[in-house]
Amino acid sequence: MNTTSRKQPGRPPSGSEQAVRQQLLAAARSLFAQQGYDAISVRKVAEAAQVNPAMIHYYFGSKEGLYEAMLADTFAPLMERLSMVLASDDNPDALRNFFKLYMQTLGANPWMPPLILREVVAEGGRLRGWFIQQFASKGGGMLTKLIEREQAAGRIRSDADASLTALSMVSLAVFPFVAMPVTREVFGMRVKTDYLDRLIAHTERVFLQGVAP
Amino acid sequence: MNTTSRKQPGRPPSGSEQAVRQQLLAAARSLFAQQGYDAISVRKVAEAAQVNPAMIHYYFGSKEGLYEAMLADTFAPLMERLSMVLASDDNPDALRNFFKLYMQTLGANPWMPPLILREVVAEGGRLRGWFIQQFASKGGGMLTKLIEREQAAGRIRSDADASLTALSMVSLAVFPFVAMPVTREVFGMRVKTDYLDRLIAHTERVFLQGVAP
DNA sequence: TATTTAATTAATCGTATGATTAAATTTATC
DNA sequence: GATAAATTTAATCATACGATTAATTAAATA
Repeated sequence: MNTTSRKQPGRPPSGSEQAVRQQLLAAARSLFAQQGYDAISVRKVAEAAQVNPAMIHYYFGSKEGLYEAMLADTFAPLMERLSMVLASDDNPDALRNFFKLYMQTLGANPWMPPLILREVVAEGGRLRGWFIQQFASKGGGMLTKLIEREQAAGRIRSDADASLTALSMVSLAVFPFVAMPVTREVFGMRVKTDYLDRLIAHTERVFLQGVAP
Repeated sequence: MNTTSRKQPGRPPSGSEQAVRQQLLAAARSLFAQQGYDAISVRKVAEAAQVNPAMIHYYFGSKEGLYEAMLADTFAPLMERLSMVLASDDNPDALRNFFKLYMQTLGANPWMPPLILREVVAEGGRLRGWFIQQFASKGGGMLTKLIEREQAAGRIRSDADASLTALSMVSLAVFPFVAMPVTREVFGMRVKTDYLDRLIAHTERVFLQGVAP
C-alpha cells in the first residue's frame, strides 16, 4: 500500500533508510513555507507526513528542532552551489551567472523564497539568529565580495555602495517568487510554462542594466 | 496616570473618542507586523494596549476582525496618496515621483512592509483574498497603467512587459525594508540617520536606470 | 534462544488559545 | 429621578497546542 513507510512498529531492517524522518522533513518544508511556523501544529505536520505526532519528538526533539533541521536540509545545497560559482576564477560573467543560478534555484524550489522571507521579515523569524548566522551572513558576504570585485574590474558602477547593490539584487530575485500567487491575481498572469524564464530574463536585465556604469 | 484611557467602566461622556479602539489598533499593528498573526494572541494585544481582552470582541467581534480593521486603517491613507500622484497630469517625473513616494511612505511607516509581506507571501496571508482585492490589485493596476504611459512616452523600455516592470519596482521598494534588521547584521550597516535617504536614492537609481530605454 | 536496541503507537499532561457571558459602573436620555 | 444605553471587568467555556510517557512490536545481537 504505502511504499514509503512501514506501518508496523519495531526495529527496522538494517540498511533501510529513515523514511519517516524524510517524510517529516518534506511535510514540514511544504507546510511551514506555505503557512508559517506558528500556523502549523506538530499534529498537522505529522498528519501530512502520515506519521504519529510523537515521531517528531523522537527524531527532532521538538517542533523547533524539526524546523531547524528542515531549514538546514533545505538551504545547505544552495549555499554549496553558490560558493562554487564564486570560487570560480575572475570571470566577466560571474555576476550574471551568480544572479541566474540564484533565481533559477529559487524558481526550481518554490518553498525556498517563502522560508527565507519568513525568517528575514521584521523580528518574526523563529530561528532568525541561527538562520542569519548560517546562511544570510555567508551568502551576503559572498555576494558583496563578488560585487566589489566587479566594481574593481569596472564592470559595474563604483560610486554605489556594494552592500546596497547586493541588497537590490536579493530584493529583485526573491520578492517575485514569494509574491507569485498574488502576482497572478493582481496582474492576471497565467502560469505559462515560460513565465519563469521570462521573469528571470526580465529581472536579470533590470538588475544588470541598473547597476551598470 | 494614564492619559489615553479611562480605567473606570461605564458609559463615556459624549464627544469623548474611542480611545480604547485606537489603542487596540496601534498595539495590533505593531505586534502583528513584528511577529505575525498566528504568533500574537488576543491577550498579548490587549496587554500591550493596556486593555481588557474582552474589548477586542466588543469593538471588533473577533481577532480576525481586529486584524482586518487594522489593515484597513493602516493602508487606506497610502492608497489615497498614491492615486493622487497618479491622477496628476502627464509628468516626465511621474514614475520617479511615484517610486519616491512609495519608498518614503514605507520608510516612514515601518510596520507597513512586514504587514504587506505577511499577506502576500505564499498562501499564508490571513486575509489574503481581502487584502489583494482591497489594496494589491488597486495598487498594481495603478502602477501598471503608469508604466504603460511611460513606455508610450518613450521614457522607459517598451520591449519589457509592463507587469514584470511593475513587479521589479515593488520588489526593489518593499524588500529592503522588511529585511532591514537582517541587513544590519549581515552587512554590518549602522542605522545612521541618513541610511534611509541613501537606500532610497540608491534603489531609485537602480530601478530607473534598469528600466531605461 | 535470550537479550538488547530501535521504532511506533495510544494516551495523557499542563497550558494557552479565541470566544462568550453576566455583572458592574457610568453617562445619556426621558 | 427613573430608565436606557454604552463601556469595562472578571470569570469561564471548549478546544487546540507542544510535549512526554509507558507499552508494544520487530529486528539485531549475543
